[in-house]
Amino acid sequence: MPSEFEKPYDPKTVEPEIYKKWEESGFFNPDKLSSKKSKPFTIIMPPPNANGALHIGHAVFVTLQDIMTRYQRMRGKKALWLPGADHAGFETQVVYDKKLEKEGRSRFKIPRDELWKEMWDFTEENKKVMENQLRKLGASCDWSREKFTLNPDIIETVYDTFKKLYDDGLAYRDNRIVNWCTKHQTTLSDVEVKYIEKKDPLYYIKYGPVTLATVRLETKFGDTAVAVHPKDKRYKNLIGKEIEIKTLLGPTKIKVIGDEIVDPEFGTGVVKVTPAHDPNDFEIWKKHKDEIPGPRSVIDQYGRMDLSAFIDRENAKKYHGLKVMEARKLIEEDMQKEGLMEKIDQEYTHTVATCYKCGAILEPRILPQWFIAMTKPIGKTKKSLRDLGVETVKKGEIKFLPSRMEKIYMHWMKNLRDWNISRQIVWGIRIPAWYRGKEIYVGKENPSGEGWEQDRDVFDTWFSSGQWPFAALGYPGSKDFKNFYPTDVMETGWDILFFWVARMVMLGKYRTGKMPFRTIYLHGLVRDKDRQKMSKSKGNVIDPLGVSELYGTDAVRMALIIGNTPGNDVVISEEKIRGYRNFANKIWNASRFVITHTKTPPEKNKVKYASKDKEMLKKLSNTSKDVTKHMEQCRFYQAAETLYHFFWHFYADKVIEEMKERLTFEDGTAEKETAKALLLEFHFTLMKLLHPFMPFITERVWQELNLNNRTLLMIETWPQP
RNA sequence: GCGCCCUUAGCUCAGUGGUAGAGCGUUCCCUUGACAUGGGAAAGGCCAGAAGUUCAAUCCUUCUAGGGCGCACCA
Repeated sequence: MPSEFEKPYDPKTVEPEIYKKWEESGFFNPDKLSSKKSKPFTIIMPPPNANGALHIGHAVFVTLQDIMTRYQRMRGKKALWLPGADHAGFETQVVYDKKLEKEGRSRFKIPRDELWKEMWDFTEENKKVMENQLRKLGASCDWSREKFTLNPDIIETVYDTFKKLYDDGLAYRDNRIVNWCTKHQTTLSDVEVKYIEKKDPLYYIKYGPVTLATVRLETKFGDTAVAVHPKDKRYKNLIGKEIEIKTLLGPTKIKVIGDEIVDPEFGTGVVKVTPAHDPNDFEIWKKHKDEIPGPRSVIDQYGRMDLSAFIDRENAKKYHGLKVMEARKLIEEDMQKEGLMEKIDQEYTHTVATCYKCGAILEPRILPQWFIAMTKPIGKTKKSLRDLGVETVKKGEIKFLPSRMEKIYMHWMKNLRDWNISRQIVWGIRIPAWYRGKEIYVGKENPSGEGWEQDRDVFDTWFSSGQWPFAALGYPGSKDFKNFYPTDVMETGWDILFFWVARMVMLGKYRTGKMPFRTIYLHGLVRDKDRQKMSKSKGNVIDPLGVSELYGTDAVRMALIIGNTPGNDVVISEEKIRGYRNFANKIWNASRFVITHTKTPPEKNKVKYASKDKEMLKKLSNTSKDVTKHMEQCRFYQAAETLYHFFWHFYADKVIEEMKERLTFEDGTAEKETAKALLLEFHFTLMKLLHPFMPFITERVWQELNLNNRTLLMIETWPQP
């Protein structure tokens, strides 16, 4: 026994050596694996955002996906786990904005090209860090196929998809009311909006002959109409008429319209219509375009009052330039002075749209943006993107784990609205659209001719990552696409079911005609032992690399997988990791025992299993069967727990103890040789079964067990149950 | 409003149509030659409540209570 095979187990020295051995063997690459006949098994790694180090949540997906990949590889499949990194558009922009802020700089003052270059270097650096972290976590992914979402070939695929959507009439540019974050100076899609409950004063204000209720007092300058329910007896006679109202900017006239959207029960049953600053009002205006004036914007991109259009009117200068909330307060006071305020309900609670990143209240604005039509039929097929997404799942082409996520997916699909894919940031794939007057050109190459100007916006990062499975495999022309698509499993967090998974299904189906993956495995969020979400601000984060260094990667992986059922959050604590560090040590010590006693291999002709031995072996094969069944059904947590229990409380506690006496017999006796054979049988099998979960220690032990025929455990055959 | 989920040992969670398991924690014993990052033993649960289906329910159905979450609307 080599000197380093001592107690206790020291992962720090073992792990880097083992990983190097694996990587140099080339077997992470499925092309190097076995015969041509074997089936492929593909997982495309959800590309981590290249804007920081990996956190414990990443370690969860690494563990799960590596378990699947290693298992399938041992089952003889051509296992491909394709790694990647995401430029993560807006997310990275936010991270980088913060960095700039600390340095006393602002992205709005840096030329586009310069900022791009800086951010490119920033992500490149992060990528390198991440790659090494993935290695430390034991990820058996094929580095030769690694992709970045800003690789030229990926961008080309994304451009092609956009062009196709445009040609099919699904991608369109329109002036519509969108979610605007005044801090980040960009629009956000509907899924990026976080709704919060908020208590705000509800103002009952006098508009000539009627009184109406509103929270957004400051938008009154942008009113273009007043709406009531068409059947509301109280106001029926006013519909279609202009009413004269007193405002803080002097008297004016405004039209009353009837629309069913108005709830007669709410407030006074009268609504002011401000199409420039309210999504509903925008819809009302679209319906009543012929009757009422167009949207009148009174708030600018920074969330300040912009009354330039009324600047000659009395008082206009007073409010012009004020922040929304300041303006609201002042208008409240002034209206009270003028006797225009009937009452104020201070107990009114409603939900407001906020930016999911910074929490700032979003300011709806009308802007020219690119949208993807989600419900519009595509050409002759008469099917919309939504139809594709719904159908694929309904037909069972994609299996959800846990299955209840399918319902959530369907429910979301039902409420789909068109997707705003324009972002007013620098970091991302720039939209390949050019304008010249009213002409629009969409294409991969710059248009010919003079006077074209490219759209300044970039794509929503989820638009490109929504194409990741086929893009990363080199669609359409590559061999990899032919061999490995559709992929087998997509494994990611349930929190991005809508952001990412739904989009991948729709875009994958749309572009390639096939679903992007057969199974979608959704893991939960990592929480600490008090069930709190881990976050830097709470100071309860566990750094996966830190604990790996301390307790060993195998222990961390076990702690992350046990108790980790699909769709449910995972609770992890250092105590739990320590528990599995003890288990690793147990494996190590049991291995030391077996190895010392089997230095001379058992003499096969002397081996005679007694009925009790056979019983034990039967238990082993039953366990093997159970574990395999769990693996096949993606119940990795069960497989891991079964193995843990079996190794410790049956194999170590019972079998090894039982064999100790027999090992005191002379060499060459049936007792001793049988004991050796039995121990080896157990050990070989258990190392294999444990390998997907605890790859490092099992591989290291394997190297000692397999003295004559030195192969890698990583590519050994999974035990036949 | 529409929809999803949870309620099992002190804690965190598994699980099964035939009256329950793990880890951690707790108590007691043991430094025996793989292992004290250990071994052995033990305590601890009418599986939220009620009704129904069934020969049989913690597991299926319905309702109730408490908790979590998603979506939509909100003037």
